[in-house]
Amino acid sequence: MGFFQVISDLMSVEISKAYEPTKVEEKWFSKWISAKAFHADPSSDKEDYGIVIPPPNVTGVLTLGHVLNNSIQDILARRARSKGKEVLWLPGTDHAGIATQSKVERHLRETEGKGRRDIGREAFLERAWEWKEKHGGIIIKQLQKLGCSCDWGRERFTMDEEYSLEVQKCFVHFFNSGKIYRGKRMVNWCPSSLTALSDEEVIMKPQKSKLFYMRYEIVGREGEYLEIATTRPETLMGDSAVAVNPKDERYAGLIGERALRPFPEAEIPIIADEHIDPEFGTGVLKVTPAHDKADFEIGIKNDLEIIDVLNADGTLNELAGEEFSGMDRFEARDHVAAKLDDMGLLVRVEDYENNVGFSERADVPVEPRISMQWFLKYPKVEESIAAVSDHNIQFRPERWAKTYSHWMQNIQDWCISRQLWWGHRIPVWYRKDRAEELQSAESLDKETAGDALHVGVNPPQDVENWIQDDDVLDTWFSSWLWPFATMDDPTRQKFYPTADLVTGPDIIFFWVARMIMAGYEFTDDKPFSNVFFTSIIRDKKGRKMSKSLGNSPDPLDLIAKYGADALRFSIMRIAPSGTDVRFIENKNKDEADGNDYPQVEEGRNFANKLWNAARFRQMQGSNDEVKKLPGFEKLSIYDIDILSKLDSLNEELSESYSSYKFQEIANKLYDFFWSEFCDWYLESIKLSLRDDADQERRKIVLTVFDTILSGYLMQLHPYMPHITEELWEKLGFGNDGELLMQRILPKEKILSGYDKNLVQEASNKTSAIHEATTKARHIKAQYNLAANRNVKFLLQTQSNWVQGELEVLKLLCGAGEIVIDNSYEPSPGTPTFLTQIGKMFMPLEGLVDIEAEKTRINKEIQKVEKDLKQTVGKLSNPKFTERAPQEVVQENLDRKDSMKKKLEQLQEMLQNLS
RNA sequence: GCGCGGGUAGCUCAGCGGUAGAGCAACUGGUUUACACCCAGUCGGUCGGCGGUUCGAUCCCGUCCCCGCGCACCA
Repeated sequence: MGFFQVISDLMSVEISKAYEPTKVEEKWFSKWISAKAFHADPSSDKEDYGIVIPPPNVTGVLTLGHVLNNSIQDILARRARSKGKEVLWLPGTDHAGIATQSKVERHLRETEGKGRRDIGREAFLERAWEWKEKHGGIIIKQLQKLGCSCDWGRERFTMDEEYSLEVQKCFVHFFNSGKIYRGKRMVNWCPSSLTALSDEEVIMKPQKSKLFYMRYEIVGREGEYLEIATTRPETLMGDSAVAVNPKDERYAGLIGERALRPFPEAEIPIIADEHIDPEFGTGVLKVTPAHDKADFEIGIKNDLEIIDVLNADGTLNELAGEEFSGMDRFEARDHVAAKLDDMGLLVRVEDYENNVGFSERADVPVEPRISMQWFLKYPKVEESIAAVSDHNIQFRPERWAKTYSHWMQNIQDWCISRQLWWGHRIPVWYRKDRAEELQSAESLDKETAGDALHVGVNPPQDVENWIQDDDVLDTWFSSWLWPFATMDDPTRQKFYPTADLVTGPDIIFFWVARMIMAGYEFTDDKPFSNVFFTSIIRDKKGRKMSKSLGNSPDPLDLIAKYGADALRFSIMRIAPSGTDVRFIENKNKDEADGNDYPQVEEGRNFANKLWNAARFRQMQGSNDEVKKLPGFEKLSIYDIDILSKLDSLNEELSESYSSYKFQEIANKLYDFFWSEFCDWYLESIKLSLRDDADQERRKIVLTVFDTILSGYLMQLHPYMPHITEELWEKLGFGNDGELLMQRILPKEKILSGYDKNLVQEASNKTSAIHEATTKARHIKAQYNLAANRNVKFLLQTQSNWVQGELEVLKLLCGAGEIVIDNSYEPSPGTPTFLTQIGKMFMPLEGLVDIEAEKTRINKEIQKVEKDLKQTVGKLSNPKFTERAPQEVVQENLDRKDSMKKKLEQLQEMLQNLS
């Protein structure tokens, strides 16, 4: 679109009365795409700015958390562009092993009534890929609706061919360096997903449980029993010992004896172990090495039998005895207790609250289970700890650094294998003739493997003689490579390490810490310089938003109702840095209109305000002749004031951006535009814009208006990209169809060439006019004349400049007339008030309510007296005058003087009334 | 148990040593040639409790009470 086209549009296409976001937002997204405005050029000379998206689950849908997170990233990216940087915002998704696999499995069961094993691995993976193709694009489209300026051509997926290769390389690398090993260990087992989990995927939840007190007879001492307290009687069939503390005198004589496990009946040793707390329960522990981590260790130490009584799915097996075989673990709990009771071995049952580990994804209690798994010894731990504590990588808010360092210092080997099919298959092959032996080996690593094991990104040449490991890798074992495995060489050279990472604190261990370690291991560099942790969005009642609670509104509905810009802006305005936010949803009686979101209404209202200010500007017509601001003397005090406020805004925003204070930025943008620009400036220039106004002055005002509006649109753009772009075009601010998002912020201040003192003076005068306006409006309202625009004011003033501002003042306070009359003598009861420009009167011939005026003045006197007393009190304290800083003392002295003067005048006014 | 964050107007949040702020809600007026998704005005707070430091504390320190989160964990 050419320049003339823009101008003619400006003249011909009227801006609608209310802002309608939907079309505008769609239009601009496609314009940006076709202008390649999001494209990152690795060969650019500009300074680089890189950011990788935290990849959402490929089959997921957008949540408010994503809205917050990605709005922040978009703001950072757009801001960086406006600072003249070459920006790469790299998008993509991850394959979300467990989540996706269970979705596909559920679908398979619902549509075909089959499990994954019924159709086999290959067929299942085909279905999974189909599912991914079908649902994988949804969240990407949703991010685009938000206006995210990712370089969409670079979209990556953790199971892309190239990316998968990187994951395999990573595995091979660690295997070869001895950091990866396979071993039989006690792991967290999810009986629902039928896979091992890492420690991080287990969530401890307090549970209302029962503590069962039961007794085991001591062998050879008929009638003598050991009383044992347990929360899990259903595992007693796996008991292989009973343990007491060696220092516990109550049981000292029993160590070395045997106890009788009731069923399946067996004699098991009574052993001593330091680990037993004599204070807990009866001080006697049943030792079940196969089903408890601590018991497992006691078992190893004491060479106890390991009896696994559970199946993978959490049912009991034949070792538990025929009657329990196949029974669910929780059902079995009651049955075992009942059986003990029948045998007279159940002493009592108490209510008891304990913490139970739940599977993060499946939300079922996790089983400690001994199984064969692959583990990784974390690399570069020390270096990664140092990077954060040295601020080489800066966490914001900083306090998360402590959480990070605590976790890093207590880090355990990472269980990286998952018994799933959807994911990166472990690149390990066992030679057929020795497969069984190797797969059941207690431990397996680079040293012990020999040539019967093939570990490599490519299968062995004679693959028919080999068997590949069945397991896949933890999804996080692929996403920890995200910041660099997504980039080709030129891209990596230009944009790596990336500048910022924006994510939630809930994945600080899962992802952030691991990316740092992977960065140092594979690139010898940090993956990013700053990590910004966002708020967590909660509902009205403070609960985390989740699908199962159904308390998370669909952002797409919000976008449809209020617009993407409004949603972005609103969420940035309410999200504090460093703590959680409550998102309010009010039920709307009018079903058709959906629910109300008062916080998002604010954003919509703000967009509408902006829209209408631009509409007002458009109604004034184009202003081609005057493009540059004139000299000081041609500008009004209001012009100077608003220009100087925009300069300050720009400066303050830079500061806020540098400390990542996104909420503060939103508030400053809001206040400047609504309060300063619309409420004051725009109202003060309406006189100059009238048709009968001085034409030169009119043009200057329009120039100022355009300077402010265009400068402001540039600043607002990262928060509200669509509407700003639309208005930029509609008002013809871009040269030759230039996009706002490609505009670079000017380095120079608007008023840099003007005399600072004169600017300050103009601002002071402006604020004096504003103050007088506020007081005049106030007094009108008190006399129920708020809407009356014919009120007359009289003014006594010593300031000559005020004369020139009377017309504007008249307009601002809605007066019919304001006259300067220094010899005016008000009749008793005339409402009078003191302002920075002088004493003002509102004569109301015949309408004066003397009592009301007395009350009003008395009220003010009381207020001033109170303040004065406080100030005088302060000043009469020698400690204050001696120790407080000089300027604070001076401030109070000035305050005292002006209040005294004011008090005198008020008292005089009061006297005049009687 | 250890650690972190929060408790400011009815609600959502700012402020974090120098006389308490915004938006929404409520109330009173108002269609004045951008906007009722609006304008003008009003009401509303011993800044969680108690101590301390300071000339001065919502802000710093101690302590306690609530709310949220992380880590650890005794069956």
